[in-house]
Amino acid sequence: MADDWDLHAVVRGCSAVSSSATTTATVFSSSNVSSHTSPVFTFEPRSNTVVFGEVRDLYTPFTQDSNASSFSCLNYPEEPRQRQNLKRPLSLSASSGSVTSKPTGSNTSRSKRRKIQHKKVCHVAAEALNNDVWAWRKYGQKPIKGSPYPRGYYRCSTSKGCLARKQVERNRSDPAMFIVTYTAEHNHPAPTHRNSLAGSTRQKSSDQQTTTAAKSPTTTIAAYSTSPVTSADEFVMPVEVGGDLEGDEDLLSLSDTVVSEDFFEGLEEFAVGDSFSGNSAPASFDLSWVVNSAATTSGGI
DNA sequence: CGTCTTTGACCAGCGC
DNA sequence: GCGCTGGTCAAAGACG
Repeated sequence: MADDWDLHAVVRGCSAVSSSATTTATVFSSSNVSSHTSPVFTFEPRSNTVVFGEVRDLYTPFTQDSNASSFSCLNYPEEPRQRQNLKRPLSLSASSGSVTSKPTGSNTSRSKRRKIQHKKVCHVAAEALNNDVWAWRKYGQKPIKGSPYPRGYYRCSTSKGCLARKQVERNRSDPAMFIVTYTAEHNHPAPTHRNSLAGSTRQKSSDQQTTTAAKSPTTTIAAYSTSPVTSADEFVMPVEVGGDLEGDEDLLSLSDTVVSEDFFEGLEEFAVGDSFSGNSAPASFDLSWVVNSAATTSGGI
């Protein structure tokens, strides 16, 4: 593998972001962000199945911390390849919803890939990745054609039955940013703690990265992941729009996406309402874990 | 001991 | 129908 930049290290903390709805809301609607392209955060009604509740759930990860300001998301139904879609109208006939169904034998989800669920693409600053309150387990990494960086595949390790997954890929145009794609939702409340730290803290950051693995110049990521997440809000979310991006990144094109104010309102509502307004806020929405897990996830890294 | 990362192989979707 | 690509599985090793 050429590019071995330890995605897991990054992802482990990922998500995150959050805390203040004000912050997030600001970010989303912020002009300095949108100025690059327009809405950084979009909600497409056409994804008919995306209920706000889901959105909330999906966003929970990123809305946990004030560093949220360093990410942006695009919500849309799973679209493996836009270009392909142009030609071939996603015949999701067999897909919609049947996420749990098992296609064949052990291929629990293989056959379903590229078809099911909605994806949520977020641009997250490296440091923001540390704030992920969810426990993710890396189950694969693949080099992506056209991208110098590999894509890491993670699934929620909190609950075995959780279908939540996320892919983390470094932004080609801006290595400081990561493209995090969330698929499916967590079917459980956020973890209050980790079952075990075993292996979770093995990421001895740069040490291990540069010594053992040390395969790529991008090991700096390790540094990001180990940093105590603090200056994320200093990051500006350079949302790529088309450009040299291809494949999934094309999805970042906001040409036909629409930002719903209602969505923002809703987001803010749930964010605030659920005590996302502060690190210390207790949360009706299981916010307590935020603090705890924050310590385990990002702190453990 | 339990969990996590790494990594090669397998398999299905998709374009040509 | 074929080949490419992406997504997932699973075994092995590592860590606390």
